[in-house]
Amino acid sequence: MDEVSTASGRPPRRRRKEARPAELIRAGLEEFALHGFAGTRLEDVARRAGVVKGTIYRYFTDKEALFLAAVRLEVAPVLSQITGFIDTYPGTTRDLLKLIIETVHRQLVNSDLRVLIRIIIAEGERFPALTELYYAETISKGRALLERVVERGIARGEIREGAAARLPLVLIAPALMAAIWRMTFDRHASISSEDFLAAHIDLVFHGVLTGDERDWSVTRAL
Amino acid sequence: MDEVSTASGRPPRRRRKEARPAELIRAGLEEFALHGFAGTRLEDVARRAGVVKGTIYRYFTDKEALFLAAVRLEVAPVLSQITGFIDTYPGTTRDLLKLIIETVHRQLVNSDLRVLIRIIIAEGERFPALTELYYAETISKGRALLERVVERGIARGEIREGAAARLPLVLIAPALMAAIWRMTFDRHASISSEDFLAAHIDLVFHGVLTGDERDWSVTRAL
Amino acid sequence: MDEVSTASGRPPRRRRKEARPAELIRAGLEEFALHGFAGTRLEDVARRAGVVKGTIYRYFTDKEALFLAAVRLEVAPVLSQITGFIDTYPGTTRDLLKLIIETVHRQLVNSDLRVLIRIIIAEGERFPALTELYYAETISKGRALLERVVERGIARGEIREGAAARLPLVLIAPALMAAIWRMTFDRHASISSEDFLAAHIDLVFHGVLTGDERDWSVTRAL
Amino acid sequence: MDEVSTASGRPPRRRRKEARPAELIRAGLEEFALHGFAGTRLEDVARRAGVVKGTIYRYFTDKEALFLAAVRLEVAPVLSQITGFIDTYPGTTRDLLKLIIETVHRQLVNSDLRVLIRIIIAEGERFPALTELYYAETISKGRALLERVVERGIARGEIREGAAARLPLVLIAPALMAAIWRMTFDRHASISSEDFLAAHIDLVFHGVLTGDERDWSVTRAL
DNA sequence: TATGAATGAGTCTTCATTCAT
DNA sequence: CATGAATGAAGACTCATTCAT
Repeated sequence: MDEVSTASGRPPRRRRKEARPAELIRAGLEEFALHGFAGTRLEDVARRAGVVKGTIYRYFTDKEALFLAAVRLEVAPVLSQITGFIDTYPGTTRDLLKLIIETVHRQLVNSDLRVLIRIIIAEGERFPALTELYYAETISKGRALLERVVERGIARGEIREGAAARLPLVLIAPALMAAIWRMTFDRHASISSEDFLAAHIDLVFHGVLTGDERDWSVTRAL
Repeated sequence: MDEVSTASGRPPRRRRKEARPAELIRAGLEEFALHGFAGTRLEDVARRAGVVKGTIYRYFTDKEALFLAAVRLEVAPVLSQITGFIDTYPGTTRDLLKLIIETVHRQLVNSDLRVLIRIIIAEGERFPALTELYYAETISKGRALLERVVERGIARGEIREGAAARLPLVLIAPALMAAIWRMTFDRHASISSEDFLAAHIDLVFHGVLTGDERDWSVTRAL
Repeated sequence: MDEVSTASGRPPRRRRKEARPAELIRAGLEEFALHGFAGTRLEDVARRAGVVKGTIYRYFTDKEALFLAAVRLEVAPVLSQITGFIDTYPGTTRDLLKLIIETVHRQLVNSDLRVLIRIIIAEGERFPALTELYYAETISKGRALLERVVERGIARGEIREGAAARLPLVLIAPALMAAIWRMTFDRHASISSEDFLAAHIDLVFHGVLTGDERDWSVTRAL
Repeated sequence: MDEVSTASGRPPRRRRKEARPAELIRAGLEEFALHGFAGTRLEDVARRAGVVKGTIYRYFTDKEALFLAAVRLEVAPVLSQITGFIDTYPGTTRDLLKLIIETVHRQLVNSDLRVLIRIIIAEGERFPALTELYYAETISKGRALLERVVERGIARGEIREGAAARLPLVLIAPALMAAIWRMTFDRHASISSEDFLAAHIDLVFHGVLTGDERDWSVTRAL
């Protein structure tokens, strides 16, 4: 289990003041995502981090403190990437949108961050402060970002005004579905990341109706 | 809280033995949705059902049995409605799709069933049998249903072939987002059901690009 | 251990809603007196009361609640006795004083109440509310009572004015000493209750000086 | 807090190795007196002494060793003073007694030693060796000392024979009461040291009865 | 020698489950 | 059948003690 071990068979104590909290947080995040707050045993978190239960209490006052620290740490890495190229993007809004959607799939859906979604959904009721934090730090910024993209698209005549444009959030709904699918039904019916991404982009770009079926007058009224 | 009450203020010992399990199941579903499996106390479930903790064990062997019973009971009412009109629908696929989306919003997003989604997401890892059950009973049928609609639309020239059509699941992704939003961020930033529904339909019908920006050759390659 | 037992060797569960709290309180008082608040294990309290640890929590929210309940229960039985005959006592103040001292020795020093003294002394710092309660309920009343006796004695010319009469508390100091001695050094150097009582009365009545040595002028100045 | 301090705000690593154990002992005594043996945290003792928890183990094998060392250290300074003048005292036994009582109040009741009393009372049951030590080192010597004084008084016709003279311990009972009062009820009802001392001396010298009420025949029979 | 991170045994507390009434 | 007191197995948390630095 350890690369270093003593003759007594028990791994030697390690002193890693700086590294510990981060290791514990990561271990905690994984356990919390798997079992929820109430269902997670600190013993398991400790084992996963390679320490003993009591050690956790050197760094966190209690289970909740660890939980909050874990969830908070993972805030906003996705957004920071996207925010970077949003304003200076030289190409079409179409391409920008595609880039954003791809980034979201790569950074959120297909990464460990996915578990954050589960935690927020599962524990939001018990930790309102958590959802608030998340809304303020991540979601609201993400919404603003999407709104800027849509505005830009409309201004440039690349994006159509309408109900969807008025709630740009829905533009990433398929990514949310992909993340959830991966955590739930994927083992029973696997869907590849590529298929999800392609369907996502296709839907967002064109919808599914053929040109003939489009009834703009009705739709616009929605 | 009860339609019947005595002068003593305490509800009378109820004699509707048949109703008991259903009451417990409903109470259980609500608590499980709120606090998750591990976080739910049977004491609370019992109180919510107006009985005493021990009574639960008359009807369910243990906590897990209640949990599974609760989750199972709520399966598939949405689908049964939809399945009804799917094959005989006389109108356009466009209108059928609209009808389906509206039904999903009404029956799933804006009803108590929404909590099921939370349970599946939160507890899926711990109860693989649950997700399996759900996949078999509901999701796979829903997928099949959507596929039939899409096939019909393609056959009638009303739905465009493409990546989205190949993964019809994404057509209801905005509804999933709406349900989750309602359970998490709605208290911080409320979004009306109507807006979500309108954006959903709009997106699914047309996507957000203007006609000029559509580059079919590229999209089709996805 | 139990007069009733099952074939399985484990004592049957007993349902004693009314008796339980009192049994737990008594058991708690004994353990707390022996080991202090921090040093007492609820496991031991439970065993002493013939139940299991968890049962305590049906009646008390936590260890502290049990502790406070235990200490509070034992308030003031001594005083109620004494207060009874104080005002109507027909004899001399000398005899009344003797009666009071004897009662205190019998009811406080030579009874289980002695342990209360230990608890108050040992835990007073940690539970200021406790000493306050005790002062209000018992000590202040005891002081008032002694003061009334002394006043009566002075009025009747039976008790001498002076520093001791101005602080009647000291009249029972030897009883306090006896109680403490019993709990500490008695095992190393036993002193009989009778000897303590006799010395107490003798001291309070006459002091130890002979008539010749009394220097009233000096003493009165104190 | 420290007479020496550095610019960094943290006290300099002290080099007075000899003083360390004494500082720890004093810190320990204070904490033990406040919270009892079980209730005392070595962390607090260490902080009070300005060191770190682990440092304690350089000087004491474990918590109990520190406790015993702390309690032992404070033994007998009172007695040594008194023993000094006891045999050579030139004045009356009355004055000698007064001197002794005043010394006890000054050295025991009104000094830090008072806390020792609390420790003995609180922890005596758990540390029989402690009470034994105390009895042997202090109490028995104190008793012997008081007995010598009384004998001297009787021999010189200054002290009256009787029950109190046969248990000279009671002559300092009021001092014990004063010490305990200071630690418990003083915050609720303060009594000055002077009042306690005066009442003590007055009681020991004369008792509280007037000459008329003295019934020597009865008292002597006690 | 002093530090303070890490350990692990011990205790409080919770709660699913059982069972006498 | 229903009740709710009692049980006992966890699990959170504390803290005396150890040990690498």
